[in-house]
Amino acid sequence: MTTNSGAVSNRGQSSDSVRQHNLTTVLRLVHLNRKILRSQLTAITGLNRSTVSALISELEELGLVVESESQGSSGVGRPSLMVAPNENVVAFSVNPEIDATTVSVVTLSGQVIDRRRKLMGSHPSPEDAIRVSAEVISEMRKAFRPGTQIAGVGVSVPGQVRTSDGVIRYAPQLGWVESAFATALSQETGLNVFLGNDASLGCLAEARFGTAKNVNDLVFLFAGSGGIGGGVVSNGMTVGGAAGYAGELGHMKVSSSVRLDYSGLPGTLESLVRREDLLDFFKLYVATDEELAAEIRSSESSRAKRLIHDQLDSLAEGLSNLVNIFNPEVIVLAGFLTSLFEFDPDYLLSQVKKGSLAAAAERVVIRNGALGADLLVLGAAELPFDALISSPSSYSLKSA
Amino acid sequence: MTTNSGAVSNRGQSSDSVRQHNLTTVLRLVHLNRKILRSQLTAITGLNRSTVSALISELEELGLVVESESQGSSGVGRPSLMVAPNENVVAFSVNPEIDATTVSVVTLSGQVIDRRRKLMGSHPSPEDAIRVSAEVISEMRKAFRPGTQIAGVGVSVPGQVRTSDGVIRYAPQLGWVESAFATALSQETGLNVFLGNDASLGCLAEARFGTAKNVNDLVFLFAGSGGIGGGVVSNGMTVGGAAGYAGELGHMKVSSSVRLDYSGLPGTLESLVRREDLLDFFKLYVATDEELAAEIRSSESSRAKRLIHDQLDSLAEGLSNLVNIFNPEVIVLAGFLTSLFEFDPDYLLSQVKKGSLAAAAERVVIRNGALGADLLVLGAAELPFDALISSPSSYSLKSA
DNA sequence: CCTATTTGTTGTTTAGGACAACAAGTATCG
DNA sequence: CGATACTTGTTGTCCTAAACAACAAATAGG
Repeated sequence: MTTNSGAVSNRGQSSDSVRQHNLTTVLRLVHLNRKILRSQLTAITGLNRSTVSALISELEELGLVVESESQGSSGVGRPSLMVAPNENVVAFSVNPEIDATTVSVVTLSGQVIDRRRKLMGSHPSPEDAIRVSAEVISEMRKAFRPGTQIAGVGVSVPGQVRTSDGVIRYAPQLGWVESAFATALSQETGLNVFLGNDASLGCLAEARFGTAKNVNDLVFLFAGSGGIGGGVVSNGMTVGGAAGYAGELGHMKVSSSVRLDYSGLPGTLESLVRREDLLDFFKLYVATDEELAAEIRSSESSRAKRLIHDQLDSLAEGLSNLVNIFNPEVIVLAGFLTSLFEFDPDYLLSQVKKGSLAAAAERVVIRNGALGADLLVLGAAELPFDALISSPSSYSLKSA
Repeated sequence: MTTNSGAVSNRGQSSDSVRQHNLTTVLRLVHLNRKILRSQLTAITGLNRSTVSALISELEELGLVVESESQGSSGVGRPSLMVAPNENVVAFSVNPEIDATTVSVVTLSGQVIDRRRKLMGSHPSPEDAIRVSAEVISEMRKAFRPGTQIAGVGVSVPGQVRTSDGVIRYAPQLGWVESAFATALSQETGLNVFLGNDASLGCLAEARFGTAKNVNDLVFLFAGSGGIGGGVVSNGMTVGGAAGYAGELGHMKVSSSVRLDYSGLPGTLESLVRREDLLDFFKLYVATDEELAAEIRSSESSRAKRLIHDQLDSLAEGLSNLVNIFNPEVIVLAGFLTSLFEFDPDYLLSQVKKGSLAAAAERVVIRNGALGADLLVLGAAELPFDALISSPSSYSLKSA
């Protein structure tokens, strides 16, 4: 008595694709859990002990995972072996910002083992960012210990990205228009390069490693200095849209206000919930999210409270819409939205429920993101890791 | 250089599940195409000729498909056999409305072979609708030819349905609250009963058989006398949400207007794009969609044009939001929205593009639905058919 | 009528997961 | 402390189902 459309692909499955699928499944579980017992793998996958054993052997030969004896007894019976990602498998994460570009090295086990931030003149061109990224990557590769295998490069872009070919269509804050970023950076580095929208990648990261782990239906809202972006996971899958531009939740019109957002659209969530407005009010001209959060937390004046509640009201209107549209299990907030939420969590939730259908809002929970500064770093690295994980035996890793 | 998250399940695949998957794949293709050549099945699935042959034999033994010699030559070589759904496999489709309940019989090949509409006193209770449906179903079963196999009952509900257990949470126009409809109707009929929101089922039908066939990213908007509902297909999968309430696109707030929709929410798409407003203007107090469409089509007065364009503006605001959120390939309109769209298609499209991000709106197309009166009938029947198709060898069909 | 082409059929091969039996290592209890 | 129960890893065998190859059937074209 349950309904569930099963669209999916029209391909049939040969025994070969079964093997690939099972390798992928095991490797994904190892990656998502950072480390996991073999006995858990058999339990979760439903595969036979001997099959799991064979799959892990193959992944070990490919240099993707390592096994070790688990320390600490876990009960009766022979202790199970611990399986973990091979620490030698890494990806680069590139995060271009308005005044700097940060390059990080992330292991398949989710550790950020190196990070370098290069300040750049204001308004760098895509070419500048590509050149600097390639240089930093080249330096970092020299420091790798021998045997290191590189899955590729993931780039988080504060703007609209055509995911099929890694072209940046428009990144308003950076002033970048129509740049074949992935192709160019791939040429410079000789690595596979993948691009994603920053908020979408943040959503991915929170869904896999953060506060929304194991959540199948999730709305993510991320606000930085450049406006509000978002991401959605529905039925366990990222909502990407026809070309990868989906998830522009900040540009949702919720009011008749004529105030424009950073993309020139009036009355949108982004035009009403603004970091700048709060900075202006508190007379903070350059401030980190932490400084702003401290101001908000300690606000006492009724004018401050009114401003914050106004912003919460606008945020609630947007979230109500998203609840009606997606019926999510969890809403995750990141960026300065976290401090708005913390100021009065009950108020935000009650306003969201007031603006949405009772059934859709019934079980929804609002939470702050858990990944902080690593959000985009981990999210971007997932792109090359996804490519690796989806074809473990044929993906070509590059050596340092 | 492409990004695509592959979330999916953690289950491994045994050889048994491969067989099930392949049976499902073939049966789904036969169902979706109504009839299809064996050679096409091998081409689409990528499976070997002999494998497809074996799969079809099994489906034929299960009584789900039939083979016939294809008439009309299709070129050089031995002609391929035509595979079609067995006409003896049917589902019931139940469509409760405010003043009547319609029960239809749909074959696995998508033919509506019987339909009976029972008028009911105004404001029937769920119990009334269940009783009447069960009676009609019982009558219809008597008329079935011997050998008919019933997959189950699909019910389209103009309201919010918890899909996991088929409970109607709230159906505003009908005044139904918290009714265990599926369980009750299942008890009365002895059949498997599945419930879905009407607009979501309409979306499903248009995506499978209508104007959005083979479209992977699709937004559907459906407006009847009871307001505006919607459905979304993303990446080929229906967006259902945590409990099945997703797709309430009509309750999206797009303006600061205080006008309330049928669920009491202000400034929503449903509150601004209203069939009633048009009926009032044209002094049509009871009218079919066709009559209303004729009035709109022949509108000449500037007052009429202004009203229609106002509605188009509001509709465009909602669609712009949906374009930003979903980046769909196609937007499908149904109900009286079709006549609004036809009045000035270019205007609607240009307004939608104006209110959304250029990249996201770039390739979007707006179309009217193609299924007309069969929309909900076909959509509801897909629910039991989906259950059958997803486990062809173990699903228990009921005989007439 | 002959050839090329495509498709259905049948028998064989093969990949890979399940299963069963055994070994290894841990906890519990007397 | 030893016997027992229990869980897990390992190894060899079995079995399912898809691929493959060879052949037959049916068509179009010359």
